[in-house]
Amino acid sequence: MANKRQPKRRSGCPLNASVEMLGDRWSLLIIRDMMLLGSHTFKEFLASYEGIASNILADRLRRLEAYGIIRTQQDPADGRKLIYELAPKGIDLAPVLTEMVLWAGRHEKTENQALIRIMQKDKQKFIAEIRRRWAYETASSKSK
Amino acid sequence: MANKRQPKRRSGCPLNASVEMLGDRWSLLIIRDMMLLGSHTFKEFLASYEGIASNILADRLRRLEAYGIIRTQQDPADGRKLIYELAPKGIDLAPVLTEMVLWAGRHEKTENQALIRIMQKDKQKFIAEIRRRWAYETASSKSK
DNA sequence: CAAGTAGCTTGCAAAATGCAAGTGACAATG
DNA sequence: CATTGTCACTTGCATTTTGCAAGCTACTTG
Repeated sequence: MANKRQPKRRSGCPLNASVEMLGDRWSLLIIRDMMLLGSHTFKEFLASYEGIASNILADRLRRLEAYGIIRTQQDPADGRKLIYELAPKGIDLAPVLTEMVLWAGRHEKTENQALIRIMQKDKQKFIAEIRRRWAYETASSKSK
Repeated sequence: MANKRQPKRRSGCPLNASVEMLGDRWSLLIIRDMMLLGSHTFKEFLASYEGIASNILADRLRRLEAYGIIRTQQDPADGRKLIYELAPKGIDLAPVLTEMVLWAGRHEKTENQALIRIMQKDKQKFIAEIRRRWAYETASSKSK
């Protein structure tokens, strides 16, 4: 239970703040899995196609929680399981994710053209959709 | 020597493509310096507040060029200088940068509130502004 | 021509990453 | 109700990336 994170920031620039929280090869993929695939357990993140190592995953989840981007709760039905969910700060990353997907879609050959087309068609609607879904999920997960 | 980049991608996911190109602690800051501060020489990037090391900077510039995000040309007025500029693919990162700045602005204490306010006021206008400036600079790039 | 200057490279230590193999608390099974 | 399995991690260790300081080379400036 340690957050000894954020020793000091390199600069006060808002972009730098984002980069320090999210600028690595895994954090945004974990958030993608939560936001778009609905993953919410360690095992599900571990099973993601890119193949994150379990020690790195544990570290990233700790960091994301320390930053207030995700939060954790015990699964009331299974004492071994933890449920990870996006905090409002994490849900609010939807526009960032969307623009990154759209940028790659414009300039790289990628899969999941269906997702890209949905985002292109109506970006605002797509983001609103994510917020709506998460408002529901978070509300119905009660406990704590 | 040259670019032996892109050995293979971890997955075909468009977000993963973006993360592999931009997901580190420096690339987006270099792009920020080009896009918002108008930096275009090695020395200017090196002087940026966050303090990138020269070997890392050289590596990132090489990568960004290999990805087609930036391009390089000789300064016709000074044979030692190289001029780095955003390629269209790099200019097209403006929405990503904008959303990342706005996200940090919403959730973190940061400086440059003026920039954040401009972006909040009219995101599209801000992005169009960047495109317009770069269309001009790229067209008229013949030293100073 | 000597003294900068610009854009790197090199060497090396430190930190981050990746992989395989645990571990301990629970849960399901026979 | 003991055994086997699952879940969320840790640990140990090799590899890779990062960061720092110090070059180095092709230019330019005085």
